[in-house]
Amino acid sequence: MVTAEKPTRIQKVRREEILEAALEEFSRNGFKGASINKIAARAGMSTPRLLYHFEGKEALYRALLKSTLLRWLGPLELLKDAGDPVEEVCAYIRRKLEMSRAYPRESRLFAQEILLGVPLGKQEVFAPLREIFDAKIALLQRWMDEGRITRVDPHHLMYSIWATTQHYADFAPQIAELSPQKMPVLFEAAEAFLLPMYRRTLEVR
Amino acid sequence: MVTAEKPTRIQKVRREEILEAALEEFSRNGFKGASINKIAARAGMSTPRLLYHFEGKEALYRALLKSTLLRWLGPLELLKDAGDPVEEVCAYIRRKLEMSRAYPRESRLFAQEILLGVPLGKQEVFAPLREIFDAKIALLQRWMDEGRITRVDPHHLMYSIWATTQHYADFAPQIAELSPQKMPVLFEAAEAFLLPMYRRTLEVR
DNA sequence: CAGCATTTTTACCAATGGGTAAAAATTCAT
DNA sequence: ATGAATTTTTACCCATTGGTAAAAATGCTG
Repeated sequence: MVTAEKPTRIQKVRREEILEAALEEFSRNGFKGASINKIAARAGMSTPRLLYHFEGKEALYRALLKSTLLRWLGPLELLKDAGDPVEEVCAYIRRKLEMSRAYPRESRLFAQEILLGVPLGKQEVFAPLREIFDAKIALLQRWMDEGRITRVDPHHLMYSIWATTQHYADFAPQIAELSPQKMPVLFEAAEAFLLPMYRRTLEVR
Repeated sequence: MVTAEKPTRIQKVRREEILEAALEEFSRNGFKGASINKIAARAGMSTPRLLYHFEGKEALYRALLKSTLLRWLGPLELLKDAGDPVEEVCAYIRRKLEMSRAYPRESRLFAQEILLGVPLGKQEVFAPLREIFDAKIALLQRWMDEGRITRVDPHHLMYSIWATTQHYADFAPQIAELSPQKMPVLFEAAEAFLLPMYRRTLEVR
């Protein structure tokens, strides 16, 4: 098994190959539904070879959560106090929607994890999330206190933004089935619906 | 194996016991993550005994989807042309939110299914959904044409309502982790946030 | 209560799952 | 180029899973 020392050149390459295959399989089948055999096959290697680079299925899954978390949290980190608060939130929503469009696998991976009650990744996911989340909630609260956006429950505002944007990644099959619009137009229409809704909700009148 | 004839008294009882256990296991672990052994154990019977009443794991899952679908679609069916359209939509949102609170397992079951690309239940879920969905979209469209609610994309309005309400069931662990509010207050606050948002979005000004 | 149909139990099984041990091959540092 | 360290392959193993066959028990009907 691989040592805990700094990764060698080969280890870095292999881990990347494995993580890519793992993202595909885990996001498509969930933790229990995915098998390390299939992940290994998708990465073009044998199971023992995969297990040389990751201690086991759960360790691989945790590593995957960890490696995708930054990208997943990226849009929220960029939400800061610069310019019009309403437009700041709108820009955040645009970024989240773009995430759903460009990286649906990552979204589904975390959706799975949370849906099944966060059996693993409690610290991998929630600990880093909490920190940044609390800070942004405080920012929203301040904007409300300053009268720059309408006073609403900031937690539920955030949940609502998450729900409406991630929905387009997590429930894509349903939307594809029910929507007359197809892929490029669909996301434009989603944005054209969501931004006015949040503007009306947040603009002080 | 059980015949295709009308179910006997015993069959009705057993199928109920099994479906209840299946709802618990499937909603908690997903299709692949759940095992008929554990479902049988939870229902207080042996695996062969379960398999006498349902043809197999997939058949059981399909039967479960079918038996839960009515309850899941219930709130939407009640959306009709009576009284103020804005308040009709608000009432729908309240019902959906109440569903998330009272029947989170059903919500998670369908969320799972859709998240994993609707591998099964394509006809069990989507066919009945389409029919009622299209009718309600037409209703929303008519309200807009009549100038009784603001003109927005009715599809995305519906997705948004689904997303924001089901979120409280499907992502409950995350919300529980991040929210200062606990169970009775949490849903009241959710409603207090969502209803004004949709009122502002839909009220004609 | 006899006899037939239904239901349940018992005893299995093949496939797949995650994982290991150790030999073989390859890479790396001197 | 050689010895040590790393990486990969080969050959396994055990637990769980979905599922079956047939006997045993139970329920139902005249």
